Amino acid sequence: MGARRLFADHGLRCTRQRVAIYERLKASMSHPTAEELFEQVRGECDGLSLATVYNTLEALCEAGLCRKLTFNCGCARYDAELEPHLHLLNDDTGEIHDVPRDLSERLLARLPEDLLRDVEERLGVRIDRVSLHLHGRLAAARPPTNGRCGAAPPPLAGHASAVES
Amino acid sequence: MGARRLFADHGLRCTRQRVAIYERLKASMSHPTAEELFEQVRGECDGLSLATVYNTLEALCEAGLCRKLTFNCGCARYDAELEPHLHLLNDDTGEIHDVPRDLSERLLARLPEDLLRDVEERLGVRIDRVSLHLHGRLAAARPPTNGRCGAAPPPLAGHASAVES
DNA sequence: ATTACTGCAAAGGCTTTGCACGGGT
DNA sequence: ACCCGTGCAAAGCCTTTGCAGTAAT
Repeated sequence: MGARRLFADHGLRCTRQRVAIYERLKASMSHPTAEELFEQVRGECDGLSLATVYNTLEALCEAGLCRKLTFNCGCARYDAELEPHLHLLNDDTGEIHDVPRDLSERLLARLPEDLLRDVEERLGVRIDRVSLHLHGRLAAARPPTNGRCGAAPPPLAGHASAVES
Repeated sequence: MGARRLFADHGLRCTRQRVAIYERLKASMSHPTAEELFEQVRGECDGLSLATVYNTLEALCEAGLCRKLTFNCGCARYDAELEPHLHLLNDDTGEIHDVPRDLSERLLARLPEDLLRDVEERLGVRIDRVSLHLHGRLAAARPPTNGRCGAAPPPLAGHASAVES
């Protein structure tokens, strides 16, 4: 669907900046930060302001056209892929990779619902969402990029499924 | 164990401020923020600086005496409970509650390891940690406190296990 | 013609850091 | 006596906001 139409359908004005930002985000596989998007888009859309990138991303999120990913580090990353899927986080670099849809679905389908109910009962709470993140690194691991968004190296468990915070 | 001894064992100098901060954190069930700890501890330890709270918490984390919880919102929360356990996050208020140890363990034990292996294979990655968070609210829900650390109200799924970012 | 969006710059929240002093070892 | 930890203030990073101008509807 063309961005023009898509925006209209979501009550968003269609501006050069928004189109450029959205297209770039949509095309990206790397869950870019606002800063990264800004750097990439400012070339094809000059005079672009970082504030506009933030404002646009907020508008897109609100309209349901993208998601803000706030885990992993100080700076938020954005994702225009709306199908439910899990993320693999590289704690060293801050990178985020998608877990293929089918695997994501199977993983989520096998969360122990009965135990979640137990938690609800025991704590007197209502669980309305469960978030599951995988932390790891590509097998061919490079040293940390040491970018501002990198995190400290994790404790490195014996194998898989060490718990978390 | 006395804080004095504990600190010595971990190569930390034992100062009034550190003891006060650590004891307060240890006694707290609420996973306080640095700011909250500061407000609580400054009474019994005057002249205390917020920077010292941050520095101390970092030292404690590094020494393995507490954990920094960075999910949920802009501001970090800290936890001196080191036994593996899950957290229930209230997205409205930023509050964090512990999931009882036995339930946490059972939940984690039932994560589908075979699928995690599949992910490793398909993506060519090494998963060294999995993080699982429950998002919800106390059954007797109060309206959001609207504190700086609160987050936007979530989409509210039909029931449980809506996926996540 | 309206009014939402943009750009700029300034402010905001949380956290870290530089530096001189004081307290722990 | 050494030097790490403290306090203060300033800076840092990411993000939001105020305002006047511009462009989309």
